[in-house]
Amino acid sequence: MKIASWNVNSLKVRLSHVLDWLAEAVPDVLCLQELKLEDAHFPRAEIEAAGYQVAFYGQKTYNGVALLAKTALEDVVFGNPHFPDEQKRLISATVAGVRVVCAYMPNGQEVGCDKYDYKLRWLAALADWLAEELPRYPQLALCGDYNIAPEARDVHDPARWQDCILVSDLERAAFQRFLDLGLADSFRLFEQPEKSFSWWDYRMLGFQKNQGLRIDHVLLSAPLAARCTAAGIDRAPRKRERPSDHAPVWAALGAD
DNA sequence: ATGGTAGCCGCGCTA
Repeated sequence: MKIASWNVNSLKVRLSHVLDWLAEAVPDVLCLQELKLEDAHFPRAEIEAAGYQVAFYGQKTYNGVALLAKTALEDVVFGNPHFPDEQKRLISATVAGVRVVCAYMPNGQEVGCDKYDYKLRWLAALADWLAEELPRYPQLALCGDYNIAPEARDVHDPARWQDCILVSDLERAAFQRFLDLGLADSFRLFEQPEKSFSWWDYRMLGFQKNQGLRIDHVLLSAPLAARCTAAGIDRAPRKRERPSDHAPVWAALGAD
């Protein structure tokens, strides 16, 4: 079973990239973030024609998340029951016995501002909820755009990013809370190339210079981590014309 | 200290 996650930065603009990637990479589950469209405009027919079932939670202009799966999406939950939120950032479902949580975690904009405070509250509420969900769903994957680079090696230039948004101590402490719940960063279960990133700023030729951050993650509960056979980041879609600023990240699971 | 780009919508906001 292959579980993937991709911030597409507008599903309307990136639909052809998504359909092409589904055909090439053939994930069993794909978590999408930043759809930037209302549910009425979700391209359901096109995705179903590609052989995927869908569950989505969209809004106009900002945010929006979706789950695509080759088999049934069961027990779909929209948002975090413990955190009322107008911003559509979270959708969960069970696929082939795996609880998949797809998250578009807040960016935070700038350390110390109101959006940063919202980010920290949002992350804490998700961890609180997952603490309750994990006993119910021992096989759980938390996938998405975390907007957090967990370690210095996940940042192209740690000195330049010191104390900035996406790497600040409080954000990394929030990430650590997910690990403390027993989740493992699938990417780091395996040897990986140095300077592996999942997001590059559109500006200043960020991708061409590999000035990126690894902020998209597939975290796995212990029973799933034990099944994980490989994990990676697929940079190919980022090289295309009019790409998302994020690359898809993925983890492969063997049988129980 | 600022700007650079992209998507959306509407000429600013968010990332």
